Amino acid sequence: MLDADDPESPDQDLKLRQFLTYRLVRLQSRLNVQASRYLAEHAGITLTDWRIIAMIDSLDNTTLTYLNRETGLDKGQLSRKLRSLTSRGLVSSQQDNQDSRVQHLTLTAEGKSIVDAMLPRMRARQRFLTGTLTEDELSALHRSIDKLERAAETTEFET
Amino acid sequence: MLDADDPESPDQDLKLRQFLTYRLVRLQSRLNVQASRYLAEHAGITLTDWRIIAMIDSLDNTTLTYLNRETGLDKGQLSRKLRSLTSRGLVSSQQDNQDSRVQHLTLTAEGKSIVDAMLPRMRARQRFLTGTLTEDELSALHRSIDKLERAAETTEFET
DNA sequence: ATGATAAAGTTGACGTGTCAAGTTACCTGT
DNA sequence: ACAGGTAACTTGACACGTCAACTTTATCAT
Repeated sequence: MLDADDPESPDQDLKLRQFLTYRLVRLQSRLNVQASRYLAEHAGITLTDWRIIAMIDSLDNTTLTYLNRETGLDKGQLSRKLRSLTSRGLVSSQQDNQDSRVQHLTLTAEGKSIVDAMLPRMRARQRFLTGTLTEDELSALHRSIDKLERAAETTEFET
Repeated sequence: MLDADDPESPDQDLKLRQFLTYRLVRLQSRLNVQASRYLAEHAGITLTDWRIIAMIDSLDNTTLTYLNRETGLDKGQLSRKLRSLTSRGLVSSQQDNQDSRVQHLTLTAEGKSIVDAMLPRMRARQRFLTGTLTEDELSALHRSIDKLERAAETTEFET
């Protein structure tokens, strides 16, 4: 039972947890906790709220469909989140003149002030995170992410 | 608003998406889709089901609390998932003799056969994924994940 | 012994993520 | 001009994740 070659060996959990994907899950979860806590504390918003208002701020002439395409966030989720954000007065939506299906999204003054206050801080966070890596490590990381994303599109990987 | 030099620059969305954390979110999501699809197709189970039964298989004398500590999965979620897994006949649980609070978890024959069938395939997937990286890239990636995890514990990052 | 404390697991509540179907409005070919 | 298709959202359904309160049982200090 203690032989490393034995398929029932108790150190398999170690191996399991060294699966790259397990490590990424855990990293992701910790980063989310960090960002969520920070945003809740300093701006009273959630991480998804933040992603949406930051995107609305950074894109011109935003609509739900456009946000969906740009961020990959689900249309349904966006629809509900946007209702919440408009009812809280952070986003305002205005019907298009020509096409009454489309709603143009803009930040209200309050929404804008949150983004203006938080964007530098969120950028500082990115710098802090990437600052723990060397230049080489950072560029290698981006390259590895590229490769892994491509590999994630494959559906069969039997030998 | 992502470019300090040109607040209205039209390529801002690009920069936003180059935030390391955004890239990790997207990578994570694609890896999850890949693994979930694969598991659903070949074993009819979800990714969380898989994590749990793979852990039960690899650990000796498993209990809910132990799983919780080892995997970081929420106790509540584990409790519900385990009920589903036992009712589906993949896991069996048995009360401890000394301490009637604890339930020892083991795989049923069916659960075990799923793990035995899928573990090599999931390992093959890991090899496939890591195989797209060079040795150096892989070790740099692990190192970077370590560093980022540590950085994710920090709560303040103002300059 | 026994009362405070804590551990194992369960349950409830609530936000998030994902898929699919539905509604309304526009567009296009005849 | 109008039928069929498609686009922009909305709504519904359901799994997942996360937090906290709760129940039951054990432990430990006195």
